[in-house]
Amino acid sequence: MINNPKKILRDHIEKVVKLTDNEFDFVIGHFALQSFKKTQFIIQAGDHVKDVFFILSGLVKLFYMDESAKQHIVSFAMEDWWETDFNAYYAQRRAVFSLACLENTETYSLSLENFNRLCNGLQKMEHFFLMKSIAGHIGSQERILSFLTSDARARYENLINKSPGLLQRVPKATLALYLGVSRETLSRLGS
Amino acid sequence: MINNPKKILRDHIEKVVKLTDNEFDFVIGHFALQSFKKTQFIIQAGDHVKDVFFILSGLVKLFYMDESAKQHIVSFAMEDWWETDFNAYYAQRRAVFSLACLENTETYSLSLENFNRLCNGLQKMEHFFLMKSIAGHIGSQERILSFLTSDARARYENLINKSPGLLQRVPKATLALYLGVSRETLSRLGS
DNA sequence: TAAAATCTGTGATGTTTGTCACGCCTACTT
DNA sequence: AAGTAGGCGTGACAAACATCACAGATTTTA
Repeated sequence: MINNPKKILRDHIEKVVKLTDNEFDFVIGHFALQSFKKTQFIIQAGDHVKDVFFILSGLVKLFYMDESAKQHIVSFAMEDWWETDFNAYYAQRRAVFSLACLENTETYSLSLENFNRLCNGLQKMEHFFLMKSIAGHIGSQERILSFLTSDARARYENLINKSPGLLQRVPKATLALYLGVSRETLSRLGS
Repeated sequence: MINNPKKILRDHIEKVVKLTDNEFDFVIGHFALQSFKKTQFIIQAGDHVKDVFFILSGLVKLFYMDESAKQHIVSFAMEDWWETDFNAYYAQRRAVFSLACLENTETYSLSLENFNRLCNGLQKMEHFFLMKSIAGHIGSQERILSFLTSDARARYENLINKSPGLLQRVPKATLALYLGVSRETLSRLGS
């Protein structure tokens, strides 16, 4: 159990925008603590998506399950990341992706109503979310580029360089679902 | 030459946030018209990136050139799209990507200084850019998903379904650079 | 602690895709 | 009108990768 979740969130936000104590009190009122166990689903495809989740601790996968029940991992999210099915969340549609825990996970959840109240009530927070969204967009472009420029081995090395911890926290077969290669090919890369 | 660029930009913004005449006058003062010819570079890798570009007419490619001089197209942008090397723009770094015209192209450019003035002066515009950034992020995730779930043929069919016009406006060899397949493989897909 | 499930590696084989090479056609240029 | 460059298709071959099958090791569960 995280000892001081409020401090974690505040530090995270203040890397982008400074807040007074009063402002942070206003902010924190919009969030709700939740915790999930390993293998548990936070969002199931088809669900109505109420919340975006700030990960306080743990590790989750955002994935799409195709017609033949194969999982395709769009992204991992761990400490200090925001995750949800963003399309479903902002457009108020049913989830196409699922979000499931690879470890026990604690989150702050933020409903869309509270998201809007927060942005309207405190312009700094709209700016904060804009910066986060831009960072997410840039990260996705890097991932696209790795598919265009790199083969399986280079994508794998790229991943463990950027997130060395993942290798310890996630089975290789799961990494394969993120890299877009079969687990056998990934295994044969050696090293 | 576009007859009424101001109206195009205003209509585009008002799909997200409504503006008074006074507000739009304030907004438009931050933009500068520019035009480029087919094959011309708007941004070259290594440049200092001053502007983000709103495409009024025409078609551009955002691409990365690797060590062996191969181009990898991260995205196409056409009418009503915003494009730049976002990482270089927001972080004030040198461009890693290049931006070049596939057709004669007219743009409104917005410098980072003006972007910040605009967001600070009119909260609605910060909201507008947040919505645009979210849409960009979601679009990138769809593209990632197509690499994970689809082979060359399915990615190609997916692309022409989503943007039928591209097939008429762009040579197939260029589409191949976007799809991440060789032009020979794309040619052999037939149909 | 025994049983079941998960994780990983590896061989054999087939499919997909990349690379190199060539030729045809069209459009633009001088 | 001749020359040049770009766009497109295609054959031959090699490389990368997927799939199926099996086995040993580790972890989880009952």
